[in-house]
Amino acid sequence: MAKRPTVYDVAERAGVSIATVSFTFSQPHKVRPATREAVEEAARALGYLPSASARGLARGKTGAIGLFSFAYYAHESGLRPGTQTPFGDEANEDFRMFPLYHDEVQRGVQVECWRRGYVLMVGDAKGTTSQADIAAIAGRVDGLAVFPGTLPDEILVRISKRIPVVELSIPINNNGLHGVSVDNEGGMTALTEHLIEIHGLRDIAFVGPEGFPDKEHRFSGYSRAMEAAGVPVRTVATAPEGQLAEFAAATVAGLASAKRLPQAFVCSTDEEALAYMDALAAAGISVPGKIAVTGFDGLVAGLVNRPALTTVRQPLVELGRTGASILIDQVTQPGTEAVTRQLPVKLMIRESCGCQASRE
Amino acid sequence: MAKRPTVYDVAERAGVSIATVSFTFSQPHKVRPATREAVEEAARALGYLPSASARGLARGKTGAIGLFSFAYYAHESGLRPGTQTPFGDEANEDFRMFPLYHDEVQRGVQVECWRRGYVLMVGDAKGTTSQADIAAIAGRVDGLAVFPGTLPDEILVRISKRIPVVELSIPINNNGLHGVSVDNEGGMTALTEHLIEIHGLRDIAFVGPEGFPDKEHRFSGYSRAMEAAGVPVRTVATAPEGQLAEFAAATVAGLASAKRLPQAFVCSTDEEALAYMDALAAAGISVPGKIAVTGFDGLVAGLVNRPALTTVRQPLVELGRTGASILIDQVTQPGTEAVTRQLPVKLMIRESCGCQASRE
DNA sequence: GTGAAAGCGCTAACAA
DNA sequence: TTGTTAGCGCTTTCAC
Repeated sequence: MAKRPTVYDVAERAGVSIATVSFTFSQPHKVRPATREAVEEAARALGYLPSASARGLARGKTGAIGLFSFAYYAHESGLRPGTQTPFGDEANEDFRMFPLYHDEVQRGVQVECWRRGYVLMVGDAKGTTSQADIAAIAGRVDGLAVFPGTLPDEILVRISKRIPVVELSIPINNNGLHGVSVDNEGGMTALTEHLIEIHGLRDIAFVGPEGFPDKEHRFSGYSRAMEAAGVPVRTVATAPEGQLAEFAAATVAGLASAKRLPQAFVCSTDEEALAYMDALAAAGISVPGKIAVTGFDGLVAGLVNRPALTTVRQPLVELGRTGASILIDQVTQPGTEAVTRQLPVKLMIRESCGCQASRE
Repeated sequence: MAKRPTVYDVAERAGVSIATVSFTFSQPHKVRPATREAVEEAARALGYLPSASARGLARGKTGAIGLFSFAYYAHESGLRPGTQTPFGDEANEDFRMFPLYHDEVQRGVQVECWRRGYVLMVGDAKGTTSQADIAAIAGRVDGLAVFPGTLPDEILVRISKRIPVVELSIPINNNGLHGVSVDNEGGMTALTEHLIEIHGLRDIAFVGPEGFPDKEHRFSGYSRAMEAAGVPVRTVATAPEGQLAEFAAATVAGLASAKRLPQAFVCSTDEEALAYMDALAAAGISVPGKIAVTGFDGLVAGLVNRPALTTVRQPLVELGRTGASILIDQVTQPGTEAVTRQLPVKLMIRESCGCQASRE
């Protein structure tokens, strides 16, 4: 790796000043053709690549947007240097999860950045989010997108003092950051109404973990429909991430033996719904024959599942795009107020609620 | 957005020199506790975020790895500003494709970068890959990973003069760049042998598009098995990307009406295989009853398909990880020779070859 | 149209 | 242990 040629090298070879070289790249038409050609030829010959660091320093902008994402395998015990990532059945066993929520949102962010001429810098939100890690990203970008809960609020607020920060899928905006959310409440109400009105169910249990930011809105959407129909609300707790399957199995077993199974499990996410369907299947309880199960998110996994999962689909790609868009707008012309946007959701009636499969 | 505080501000507030501030962040233990605390307190109070540009400039390294990826929706006509990305059934219709090849590889790159303390910069390979776009990424990173065919060879070679470049899944290394590939030939031989030996097939057609870099190796793997068995090689051309479905339908129709259907279509990718299975289904030809179909790649889509696709699974995540790893090694201690690595593949016997479904 | 020169914010010798 | 002082490569007035 030879030393990277700089503007000075190009300038010297072209017989002009560095200012002219810089100018040639930024305002090609404002430079005499002969000069321009000389510069371009020199740059080509030297294999000149402008340094983004230097440019960023001089301009005070980096032209990059940052996203804190998740490193799936990265933190698992097995992933030491030299360790192989599983790639046979083992890897595909995860097919339910990929592409999942964050993948789709990330794609949206990616797309919008590119469309608007920014590059995307992806950082890891799940690792040791030390001061240094955060700085590594935050100091490198003109705007930052984060998933709720990935970074402590205090840090986000601090970063937002310097560059715009948008929270992806944050329900309420309580901290002055920009945010994009979806209509969690409305979606869940519509879904619950479907169960009540079309299927005539009354004993409908809401399944959701504590501490999940979207949960409360989904729960209140469910509650609203239940109350409107005059039927009592009922909840079932869920396990923390990672023990979903075991917990669902235990819950189903307990409810079944106590003969207290509801007519439907309205789960706060697709992932949960899938886990409960597994648990029910294992217990020999038919879905939707004996009990209905619904999800929320609209992941592909629910679509390929049998019975196909009735759920509420979030516009995930759009969520990412909107987030990036807000960010770039703010970079371009900083506003003083927090921008908040709510996106619509779509009710996806499939099989697990008891409806017949359509063409899907 | 207030002006970002700099080392100078922190130094002043802490009553030390800028060097001490810098030092406090890089070698905290080499600074007197009292001093360190003063600096940290000042930094916190000021909301100081070090500028990666300045740091990169001074150090001559950016701490970032670049990847040219694909912007799926980004180039479609409908994606103008303000246009909504589809998110209902329309979006999920693509479920066969996501996560696809590049997603998984990208995940691998991402993971390895994070593991080794680098951030990932994702650029768009499909757009107008102008000089400027390339520079935007190349000038910003310490190493670059690319998918074959995304950037002109000439440009890659030029970039590689300055920073290490690795080609992901490139079969042969003919240009001096680093590369990671998989055992395309061996995998295809094993698959073809399975068809010949286990299923007793003899009229096996190879399906593959022209110009696809891995194709020739897969084809020769197929050929080797065919020749070893003493049966004649037979090929079927495929359409360029985007018209796969139509082309497959036409091919199947043509072959069927001429009564020249082979006993098996050995496709060079899963995507092709899926398209052919669709075409066969539409023509009322049973798979694997009447004809076997196999793929190559091991995408999730093949697993959820019915019949499940018999294929060769590539270690995609590992491919990305290995690529990033090579890059980072080179950044750390530049070598003089091109590093090439070949990864093993796995034969995934499922249903579309005529085998019984296992527990999958 | 082109050049000179002053930074942009940080790091890394080298001194002290 | 901490401060001084050069740069790192590029952009951007401001003159010429």
